[in-house]
Amino acid sequence: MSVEEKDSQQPAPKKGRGQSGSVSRRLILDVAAAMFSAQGFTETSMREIAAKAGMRAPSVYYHFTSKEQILSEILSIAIRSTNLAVRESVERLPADAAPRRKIEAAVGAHVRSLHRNIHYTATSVRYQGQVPQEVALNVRADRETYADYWQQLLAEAAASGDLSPTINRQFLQPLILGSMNHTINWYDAGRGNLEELILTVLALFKGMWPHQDR
Amino acid sequence: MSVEEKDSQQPAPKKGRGQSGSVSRRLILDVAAAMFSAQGFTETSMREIAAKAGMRAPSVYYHFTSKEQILSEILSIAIRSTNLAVRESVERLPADAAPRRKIEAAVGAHVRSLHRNIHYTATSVRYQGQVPQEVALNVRADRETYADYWQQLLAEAAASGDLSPTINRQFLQPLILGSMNHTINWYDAGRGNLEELILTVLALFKGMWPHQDR
Amino acid sequence: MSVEEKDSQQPAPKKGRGQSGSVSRRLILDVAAAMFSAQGFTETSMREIAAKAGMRAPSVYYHFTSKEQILSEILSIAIRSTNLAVRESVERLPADAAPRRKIEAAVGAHVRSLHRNIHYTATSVRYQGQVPQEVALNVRADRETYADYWQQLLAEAAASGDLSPTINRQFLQPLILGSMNHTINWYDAGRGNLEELILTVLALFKGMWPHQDR
Amino acid sequence: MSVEEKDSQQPAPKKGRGQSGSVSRRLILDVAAAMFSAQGFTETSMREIAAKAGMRAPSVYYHFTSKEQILSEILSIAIRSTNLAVRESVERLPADAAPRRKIEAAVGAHVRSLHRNIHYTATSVRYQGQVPQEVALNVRADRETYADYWQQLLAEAAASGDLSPTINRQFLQPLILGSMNHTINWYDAGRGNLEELILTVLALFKGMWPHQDR
DNA sequence: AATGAATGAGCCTTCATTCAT
DNA sequence: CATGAATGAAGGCTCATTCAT
Repeated sequence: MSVEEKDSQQPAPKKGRGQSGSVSRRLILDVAAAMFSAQGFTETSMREIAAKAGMRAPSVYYHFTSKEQILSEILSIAIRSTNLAVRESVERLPADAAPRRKIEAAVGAHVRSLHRNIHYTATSVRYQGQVPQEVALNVRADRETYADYWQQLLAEAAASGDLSPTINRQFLQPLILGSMNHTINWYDAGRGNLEELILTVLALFKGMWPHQDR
Repeated sequence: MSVEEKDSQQPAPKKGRGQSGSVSRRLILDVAAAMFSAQGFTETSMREIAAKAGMRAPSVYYHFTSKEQILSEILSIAIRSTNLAVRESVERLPADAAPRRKIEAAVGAHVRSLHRNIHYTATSVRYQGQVPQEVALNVRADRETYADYWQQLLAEAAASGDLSPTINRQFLQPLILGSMNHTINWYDAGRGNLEELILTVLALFKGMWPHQDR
Repeated sequence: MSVEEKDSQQPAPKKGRGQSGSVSRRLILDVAAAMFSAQGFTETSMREIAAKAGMRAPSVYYHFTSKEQILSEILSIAIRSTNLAVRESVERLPADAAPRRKIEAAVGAHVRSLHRNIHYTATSVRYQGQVPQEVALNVRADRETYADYWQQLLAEAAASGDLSPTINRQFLQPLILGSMNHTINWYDAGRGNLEELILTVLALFKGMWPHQDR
Repeated sequence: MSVEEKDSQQPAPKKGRGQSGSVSRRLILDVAAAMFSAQGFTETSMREIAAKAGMRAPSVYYHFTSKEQILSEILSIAIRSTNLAVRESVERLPADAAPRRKIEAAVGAHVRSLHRNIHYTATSVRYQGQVPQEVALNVRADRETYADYWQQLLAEAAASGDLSPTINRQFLQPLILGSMNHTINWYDAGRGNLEELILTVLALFKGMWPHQDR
């Protein structure tokens, strides 16, 4: 339920606290992410979050200035952790790996990250562009950074000839990411095999590559 | 913004004040669908809906018994109209058309229906499985009918050998539909060409078909 | 459910109508009395009354100018019919009957009237002095007329020596009437014998009469 | 206006703002009892209750979960306090007191309790069996306990021969209690003498006792 | 770090009533 | 006589948030 993200961009509440805020802080985020993804943001009350975190509503305000800040942080964590996982997975390939292989690695890492931090990422996917103004501003930069990385991968593939020229590149990235993101709505980790899901996605997407292999 | 759906369960009124009648009813649905898809269900108040429909909140209750009933009806209309459009498009093919052609026709019709009734369908997609209990019950039947139709198309394709055997059929339908549905989150009708979007989807999905054509 | 009261003090709605207003009018009163006594005045809506009377709410306004007028008329009918029944029963005695016998006759008639027109009288008892200002004014006169009649019976009994002098006459009338009126809260016509109830009341009240008989 | 009842199911708060604590709770009950008995339950709004208690409506919900819970608690307090007062008064008699004396003591205690906590008991009497389902369930047990106690007193009197055999015992208890309860509708503490009211009640009810004394 | 108590804002809904037809 | 449609008023209740302790 928790996430590997370590640093928090909020200034530490009061007294110097080494790394990232109290345990309560992370607990609140975890609890809130679980509830936001299950019931929605507005449908989850601060009292409910507090109760599940073992405290009363006013206590939450010691750690966060508002409900929206909680959402904002969840979204950031979701996007950043996926961003990080995808980059690491691509960089783990040999330096001269084919662009196609890089994209396939990215697909795998993206799906895996999605379902590893399901509460965070589900919240993130659900609230794409529907969040309150203020939250949107905080998160937009992270989203764009991630989108840019994919655009870069696709550009490399196009340049190398790996990418089929019959495909409209303007539509490609949202289609691919959207397709994967949507799996949070139906893929049940308890009843399926995640690696097989990834293989299916890759098989379905074979249309991207003009030079059929195998 | 409106939809081709005809029947309503209210007995058709005669001739109200001015020229109203069931016109108010449809107007409320249109307005509500637009707001639900843009801001969300809970974030939209009955007062707002009423205001945009040119009346006061209590008047809405003359036509609908609750806010949830409005949502329920929007979801039904969305699903039924897409269902209808897809079936018609498939049935318009020659009786002996290849299963693959049927699926391609279905993809086109689904995407077109999605973006033709964007407010209704966006509401529907956004609230997949997150709607209040009571609403879910009303809509479940329609959703299942539609899902069954796709399963049937895929089964035919598998039987005829059109469908690649390397693809996990359990994951196929949600992946395809999810990918298309997700386009409502990013495809902007004002700035793109819908038919080209469809072609891109079909191209991306070529992995489905083992016998590469062209 | 209906009542023997014939004349209504409301001016006949529009066109001359012989005696008392339409059948609908009486039907509405009957239905309203039943609901007021069962659920209370505020808890009964005009829509409910209309529905049980086989019409829609606005139609009720053809017969009555407001919900309060309906209540007002029910209360009047209840009090007047009991008043009438009690007087008739006393006057049916021989002219020289003992005051005690008159009071006993009045007790019997009061209880009988109470339970014959139970919906009307129950409404009346329940809303003793709790009705909206305007309604109270309309009904006060009727109530006082009836109370005066009992005071007169008691005065006669006191004058004749029938009434025990050890009883505070100031408290007697409300105690007697209250005791009888309260029976509408518990006496179930379907499961008891009304005449026996009356006998029990008379037996309980024997304390009134100092000269024990039988 | 207040009542001797002590326990509340809320955990006793520590020390609120100023000197509140459970004080607000009791204040709300007192205020609500006064308004319910004067205007009725439905006719009293939470906003009114709050205003008379010196707060705003939402604050009331900190102490009670619903308007009905307030009613429920008022009814419980009314019935329990009367129950307690009556029992104590009977138990204060010599152990070998005649059943008749016990009943007379009970009558006195009941009437005194009724008019001592007039707002609570008036609410209770007014809403005999007309309260919302959920409230009825909470209070039924208390009511039955009290009714049973009276039945027991009457049974003792019957067994000892104190009670007149010509009186239908099935009707006796509701007649007696109803008569006393009804006094809340007309007896004005400011203008009468409560002990004299009790004596009048006892005198009126002499019919119960076949062996006339004094 | 936490919380008891309170509150402004606002929401969904119901209701008595109106009015043109 | 009756009603379809609409509305001002108000009601019960929830919520995010505050603040003194």
